[in-house]
Amino acid sequence: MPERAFTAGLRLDRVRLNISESTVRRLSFYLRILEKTGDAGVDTLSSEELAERTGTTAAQVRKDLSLFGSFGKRGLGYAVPQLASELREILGLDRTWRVALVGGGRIGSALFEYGGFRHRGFEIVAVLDADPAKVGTIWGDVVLSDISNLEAVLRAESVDIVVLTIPAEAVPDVLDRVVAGGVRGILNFAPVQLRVPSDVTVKDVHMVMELEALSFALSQTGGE
Amino acid sequence: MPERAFTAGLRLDRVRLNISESTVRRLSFYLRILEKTGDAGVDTLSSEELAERTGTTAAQVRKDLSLFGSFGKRGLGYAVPQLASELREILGLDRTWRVALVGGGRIGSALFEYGGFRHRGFEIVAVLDADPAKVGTIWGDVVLSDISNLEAVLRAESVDIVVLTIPAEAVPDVLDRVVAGGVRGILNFAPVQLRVPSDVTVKDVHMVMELEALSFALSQTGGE
DNA sequence: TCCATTCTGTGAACGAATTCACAAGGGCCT
DNA sequence: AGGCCCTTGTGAATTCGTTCACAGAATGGA
Ligand SMILES: NC(=O)c1ccc[n+]([C@@H]2O[C@H](COP(=O)([O-])OP(=O)(O)OC[C@H]3O[C@@H](n4cnc5c(N)ncnc54)[C@H](O)[C@@H]3O)[C@@H](O)[C@H]2O)c1
Ligand SMILES: NC(=O)c1ccc[n+]([C@@H]2O[C@H](COP(=O)([O-])OP(=O)(O)OC[C@H]3O[C@@H](n4cnc5c(N)ncnc54)[C@H](O)[C@@H]3O)[C@@H](O)[C@H]2O)c1
Repeated sequence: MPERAFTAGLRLDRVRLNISESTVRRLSFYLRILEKTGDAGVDTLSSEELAERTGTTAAQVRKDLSLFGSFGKRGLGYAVPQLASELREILGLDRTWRVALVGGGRIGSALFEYGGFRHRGFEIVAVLDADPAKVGTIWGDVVLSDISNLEAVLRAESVDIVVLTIPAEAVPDVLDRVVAGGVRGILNFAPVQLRVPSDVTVKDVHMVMELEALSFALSQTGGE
Repeated sequence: MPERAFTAGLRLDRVRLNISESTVRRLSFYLRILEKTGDAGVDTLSSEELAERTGTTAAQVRKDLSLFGSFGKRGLGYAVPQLASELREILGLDRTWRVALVGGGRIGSALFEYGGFRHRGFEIVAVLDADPAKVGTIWGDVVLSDISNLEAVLRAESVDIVVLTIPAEAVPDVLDRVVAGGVRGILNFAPVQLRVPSDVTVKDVHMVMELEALSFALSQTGGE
């Protein structure tokens, strides 16, 4: 058995361990369940219970967590608040992320008004749009900026993450400027493939493609 | 080499071939690119070109397509309009899907006003909500119904797909009724794990989890 | 007609992710 | 203290998805 070094319960050797996207998605889910059951007063959960509530298997839960350390007690399970706190640290949610919303249209404003982001530490510190009728309007406690000021705003507000909710045609231009502005995390809602340097991370929300996947699934099973 | 039977270019033996989710997602992407380049007058694309535009590899493109048939010409590539039409058939987009929107809040109304769904054959034929102030209001050419009429509306409108944009707490109840109403495709925006019978397909749009995945990625690379 | 060129379609090799299975740790009861 | 039961942590086996590599179909030019 190889010896291991721990820091606050986190493996040091995770530095270059490759964590898969599916593992990360599940970690988010575990955290959500832990917070919910913690609020309900439960203080211990087994991998089996966590798996059942998140729609996976007990072995998967244990494997996912073991990539980062040993957080459970054999014979007992996982201490809910402790594990939640470990997961927050692992996911980088033990800090505030400064987010700029680029595109103040239908999706953009729905996101802006949604409380679920701030609650998780994602603070919208700027909103930008190209529409002169929108520039200067007050959004909560920020003033909507003109897209021409993009670079200045990104710098002035130390933006970590940009949420792109602009039409597909407008993406390439704006994307280049966002990347040039030093932003290394992008959440994209436009139905296009984003081309970015390898040190920039993009996550896509492709609702139409999800619907198309539903269409495929329904066509398959319905046709027999 | 096993002999094969073809019907309109589609393999009959796909009936029980297991198509992965990633393949389906990529098929959607191929279709989008084909339509875009087709509109631009291009009439042939190689797997290499298709791969480059969708962010995958040529081998992957060919493998994905070969799961359903032989659509290309060796030495030449794929005929754009033909392949687009094949993909539409494969994905079940050669028909109209009748969609009910359950939850006429921020996300629900953004989706409703978005043209990209109808354009792809997803027609919103009903909107439902629990808020008395919203019931009876006119949404395009439908009248918003009270959620208490859910079953009746699903039946009357022959709804194929339900889009769930209601708060997480309201989901379990409504979900049961949707499933009981015979709907077999659900697009879910609430941050909960949906528990459905195996003949019902669920796709999730979990924006907060995508942001958390960004947070994880930025924490990893930023910390070294 | 024949050859050179190009790009598909697909088995085979590879690699990644999931599941299995069990040794060992920990708590609790007698 | 000892024994029993429960549940973790993790190598090994398996399954699943991607990449490789090449034989062979189509085209165009000589
Ligand atoms: N609304 C939906 O339900 C939905 C669903 C799926 C995908 N999307 C995608 O999300 C994106 C936004 O959709 P939407 O419905 O909110 O669109 P929208 O038209 O309501 O909003 C787009 C906003 O972007 C602004 N804009 C345009 N060009 C700009 C530029 N160069 N710089 C800055 N701002 C610019 C516009 O002024 C507008 O305010 C689109 O790419 C769309 O395809 C939307
Ligand atoms: N808005 C966002 O940006 C965003 C982002 C991520 C996830 N979500 C999720 O999407 C869902 C909807 O979010 P939203 O921002 O549109 O919320 P919202 O509060 O704006 O809208 C929810 C709507 O559902 C209705 N409703 C409540 N209970 C109902 C019931 N039992 N039956 C029918 N309708 C009912 C409400 O009347 C309201 O109109 C939530 O689960 C939310 O967590 C939203």
